[in-house]
Parts: sequence; C-alpha cells; structure tokens
Amino acid sequence: MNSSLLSGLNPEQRQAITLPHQSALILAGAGSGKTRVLTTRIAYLISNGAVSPHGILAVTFTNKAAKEMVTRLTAMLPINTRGMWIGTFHGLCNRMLRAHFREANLPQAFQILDSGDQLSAIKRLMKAMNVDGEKFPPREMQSFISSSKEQGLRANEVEAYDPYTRRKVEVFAEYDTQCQREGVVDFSELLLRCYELLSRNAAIREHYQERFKHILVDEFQDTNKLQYQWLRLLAGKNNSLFAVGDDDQSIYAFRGANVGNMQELTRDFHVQNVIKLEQNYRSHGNILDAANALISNNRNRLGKNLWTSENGGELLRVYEAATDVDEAAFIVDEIRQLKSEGINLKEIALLYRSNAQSRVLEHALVSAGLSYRVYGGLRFFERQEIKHTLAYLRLMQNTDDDNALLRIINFPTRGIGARSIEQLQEAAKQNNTVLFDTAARAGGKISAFVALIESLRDATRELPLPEIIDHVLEHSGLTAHYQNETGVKKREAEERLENMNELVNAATLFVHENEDDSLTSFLTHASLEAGEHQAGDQDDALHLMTVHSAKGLEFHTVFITGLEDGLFPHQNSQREDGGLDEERRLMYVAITRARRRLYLSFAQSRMLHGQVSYGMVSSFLRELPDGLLHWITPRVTAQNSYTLSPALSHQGRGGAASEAYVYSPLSPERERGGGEGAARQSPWRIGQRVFHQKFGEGVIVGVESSGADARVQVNFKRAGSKWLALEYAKLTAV
DNA sequence: CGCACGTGGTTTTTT
DNA sequence: ACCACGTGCG
Repeated sequence: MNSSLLSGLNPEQRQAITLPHQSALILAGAGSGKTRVLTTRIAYLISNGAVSPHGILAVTFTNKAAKEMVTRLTAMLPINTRGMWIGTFHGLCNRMLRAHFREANLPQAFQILDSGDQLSAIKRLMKAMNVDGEKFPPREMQSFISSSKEQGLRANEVEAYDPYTRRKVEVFAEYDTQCQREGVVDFSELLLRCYELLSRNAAIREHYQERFKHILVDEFQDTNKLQYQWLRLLAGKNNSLFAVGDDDQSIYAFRGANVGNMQELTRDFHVQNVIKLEQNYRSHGNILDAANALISNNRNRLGKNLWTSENGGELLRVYEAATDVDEAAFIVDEIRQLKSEGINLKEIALLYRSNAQSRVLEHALVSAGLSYRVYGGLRFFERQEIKHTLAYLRLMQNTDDDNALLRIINFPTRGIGARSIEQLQEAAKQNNTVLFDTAARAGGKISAFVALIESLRDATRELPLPEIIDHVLEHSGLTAHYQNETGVKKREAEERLENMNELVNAATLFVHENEDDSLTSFLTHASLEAGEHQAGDQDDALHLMTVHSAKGLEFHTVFITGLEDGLFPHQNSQREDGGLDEERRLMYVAITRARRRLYLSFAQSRMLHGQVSYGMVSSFLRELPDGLLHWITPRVTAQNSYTLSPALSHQGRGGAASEAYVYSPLSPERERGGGEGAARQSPWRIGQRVFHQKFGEGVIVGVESSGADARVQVNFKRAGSKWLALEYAKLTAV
C-alpha cells in the first residue's frame, strides 16, 4: 500500500510525506509537486493507520484547491471524504460556527455577507450615523474593518490616536452591532468569530484539538495573521501542523497575507528542519533559469533554488511592439503559428498585470476568430438578478436581514420610493427594531410587501429547494419584470432570465450533491462559493487572465504581456514598502507558469485611461540574463534610447505628475510592428526625431494612419505635444 | 419613480 | 476608454 503511494517520488517529497507526527514547513517551489505531497501525506497517514480520516484537517484558500485535493485523495484512497474536514479557511470556520452557533452567539441560520453585501451594509450604517462619505470613503471603511479583523482585532482593540481613526473605530463598532442585530456575518467575521469561539471556550477548543491530530495547510505563505492564530489554536501543543508554501510566490501581501508566518511557524512549533522541494517538474531549463535569476534580486528570501533535469529548451522570446495593438497583433500571429504546429489553444495563456489590458487582446482575438476565455469576470452568484433572488430567499428565512430587505423592497418596483424607505428606516430606529417588523406595522404598499414575503414563505414551507426558488422567481415578480423588458435592454434581460433559470439548476445539483439540502445551507454555499460556475472547460480556448489568477496553473506556452515600467511592475507598487519585491514575485509566478515556451512582450505606447501613454521596457525584463533571451525585435539597450522630459511627454488632464519616459527607436531591420499601413515603411515612426518650421525640434511619439490621412503625434521641445497631418505638416527627419 | 446625463476613478483578489 | 455612482428633470 505505502510503496505504491510513494513510488515515483523524489527523496525530499518522500521525506515530507512520511515525516513522523511533528510540525513541519515544506518550502515547495513552483512546479515541485506541492499538491501531490500534501494529498499523498494525507493518504499515507490514513493508510498507515496513523490517523483516521476523522482526525485530519486540511485547509486551502480557494474552493477550487479544496476540491482538487478531495478529487486526488479519492483517487488514492477508497474512503468517503464527506466526514473529512477539507476546505477553505472560511468554509471550515463556517462549519464550526454552525455546529456551535449558540456558543458563538449567532442565530442558527446566520447568513454570510459577501464583499458587496458588506459594502452596502456599511454605506447604510454610515448614512444612519451621519458619517461624511467624502471624508470617509465607504470602501476605505470596509477595508479598515476587514483588515482589523484579519489582524485579530475588534473595534475596542484597534489603536486610535487621532480623531479620524477614532471615528472609523466608532463605525467599526457600530457595524458589528448592526451585523449582530441582523444575524449576519461578513467573511472576516467568520474567521474572527471562530477564533474567539475556540479561544474562549475551552471545552470546544479541547474537543477539536483532541480530534485534529494532523493539520495540513496549503499555500501557507498566503495566510494572514488571524488565520495563523486560528491554526495555532487548533494545533495546540501536541498536534502536527504541516504547512506547505513558497515565500517566492507570496503575492497577496496587499490584502493582508503575512509571509512572516513562515518564520514564525518554525519558531512557534520548533520546526527542526525545513524541507525544501526544489526539483521542478514543469518547465524547461531556460525558463527556470530566468525565473531564478529574476527572483535572486529579492532580499529576505528563505532561500531555495529550483532546478530541473530537463534540458534548456527554447530561449525566451522577447518582442517589442510599437503599440498595444501591435503587441496584440503579434500575439495573434504567434498563436496561429502555434496552432498550426498542433498546440491546443487551451495550452496557451495570455497573462497581464491588470484586467484593463485584456480588452486590446480580446479585440485582436475576436477579429482573428480565435476562441478564448477570460477569467475573473463577474461571478455567477454576484450577478444582480441572482443577488435579488437570493435576497428574497434570505428575507423569507430571516426577516432581521435589513440588507436583504432593502435590496428588494422596491425591486421589482412596487411604488416604494426613497422617501418611504427613509421614513421606514427612521421609524425602525425609533422603535429599535429591524425594518421588517416596522414595515409589518406600516400600511399600504409597504405592508403589501411584508405580506408578499410572508406568503412566499408560507407557500414554500414544504417544498424542495429548487421548487422554492422557482416559486419565488414566479411570485416575487422577478421573472415578469425581466420578461417585460423591451428595446435595448431586451437582450440583457433575456440573459438574466437564463441566469435565474440556471440558479434553479444549481439548486437541483446542490440537492443531489449535499446531505444538508436546506435553504440555509444553499445560501451559505452561494456566499462562500460565488463560484467559477463557468461552463466550457472542455472547449479548446485560450486562457486570458491576470498574473494573480494564474497562480497554481501551468501551460505549454505563456505570453507575459505589457512588460513596461509603471505597468509591470505597477506604478502604485513602488509607493508601498516591499512593493517592488512583491511585483517581482508576481513576475516570478508568471514566468514559472510556462512549461515549454515563454513570450515576453512590451509596447512603446499603449492606451491607458483613455489616453496614449508611453512607457519603457520593464526593469524585470532587464533582470533576465541576456543569454536566455531571443529578441524577435532588436534588443533594447540603454544607448539607443531617448529620454524626454516629463513636461513634454505628458499632456493629460489634472496635471498629474508623470515620470520621464524613454523611447527605444525602431531600427530598420525590424520585421514587425510600427503601427499600421503607411507607418510600416515610412520614416515616420515612434522615436524618430523631427524638425518643424514653426514648432522646432521634437520626437514622434504616436503614429496613426488610416489610408491617406496619416497623422503623427510629436512632442516638441518648445511647443509641447501636437498631432500633425503628414499631408500638410512640413516635417523633416533629423 | 425612472431615466438621462455628468463626474470621478481606474493593481492585483479570495472568501 | 470605460464603468459605477450621484444628481436633476420629466
């Protein structure tokens, strides 16, 4: 049994999997078989009789990762994973809180606020408290509350030495009171409340400590302070905490992840030896060498060098485009070529730093007829029509849920205007009750709404879940509302109706897959697993996504696009402490996604925030060893680039400060790019120095040609930026 | 009440 | 360029 589990593993993997009952930190590099080690260890422990499935707690960050773990485990062991505690931090905390709702001081059917719900709850509260939304942006308030909780701090524990922070703390405190009154918890509350439950209630804590002999954590570098505290509490003094992570892939510090947890773990749990998994099974040598060279520029690493037994493979292909459009065109050409060589589209990924960059790429792909999938869009359970439907269901179940009530009291519109709602809120505040109870005592349209909710609840009491939803859709007026849409909104409404129908399907599926098929359980599922819920995994389509969402994935070919300073590394990162290092880790993650071929591209100019901006090649590209790169376009060097003063290169509104920009000139041998049509052969290229009778000396920074009306944008030393029609302007190249 | 228009902001994201 | 949000009018 054991021998088959352990076959094909390298010594370090084997060592990690078979460690005795002790805490351990596994430093697992990209592509080193991290998930395999984690799941195999669980299988090993169980099959060995060291622990029963009952005694395992395995934690991940995403539902996807949790699902993957369960799938692999069932393939290895003939066990029922249902009773096992494998899930996300939030999912597991939810499970514990449901089991001990009384001790946690929560209603049995407490509901979970997602980020959107939380934001509207905060806005509502701020209005009621008369907090100036200008001085205290609700989003900032939201992140203040969440990050405080993720530090393990309640409002009364947050240090506030200035009136501004004190006000924020007041809102924080009041917000928690409001949530408690309404019987809802937000994401970070799930964790904090569970942590408090365990730390305050010795009986419960000891019960779980007794039970979970082995705790395993995936992507440990992404844990925040509270998550680590929670793990420590559960592990107690005697249990084993087996953490797998990679400090070089820590890319979520911006949302509170604390890589320092890795060092703290080794201290707190007296980890004897950190096991390093350094053999990479994913990428060819040159790709790995590039990744290693790049990441070696980071300070404060735990230290680890990935190696592979594969040969060097291809060089990394570097392309300098004139514009973002040109970059996209190049990528399309290359993809066509790859396709003709038999590479499946789904084996190719286009990565970018920020979502806005997908647009140009998508446009080029559509024109080329290449199918693609963009990741990270609006999630299924976050769609407006779905949220509305869920709000009816929530309110039916828990009339204390003011958030839900406010969302639907006038949707579909039933003549309850803003004024009436305001009055209702005031009355509720006076009576110190939730909105629903006050509404029940009102008259007219408002009490009709109350009657509607009650009749929905009564009529569906005995129905199975999918039929409950179906009934609500029909009788709330939602279906009718979207059916009645006409004109430009017709298409959109049809899609929404489809989604509502899909919600019924999702409920049907949920009932089949879950023992607990109650409405509460389904609503929890909806909040906690907002869900990929995207069909088409089997389709052969390109993957378009941010570098962040690419973590954990791998592809035959990867295009890393937009490698320009200011974009990647991102401008805003340079303000933050350690920001550049995190960007570099992000680049490291991007590079290590590629198995066989890697493209690195950048553009001299791109459309950003509605105006053309000019960037220079990313410093990260310059950190890669020359010998690993194959420049498709002539190599950029420091000597042949121009520097423009900020005053000349910027003409945006608002007078925001801008950096100096460097342009690398296009050389004549360049095979591709240089814009469209006329610009390709003409001397009017970006970077060309020109002279104009009236404006004097300048540099071409933009070229636009549609047939005869070719125009160039020139930054003149004296006169600033001008668009000139080539037909009329007397320009001379210098 | 609901639409039309103006304004401001715009890194990354899971739960 | 694009989207989300707020204000003012019919």
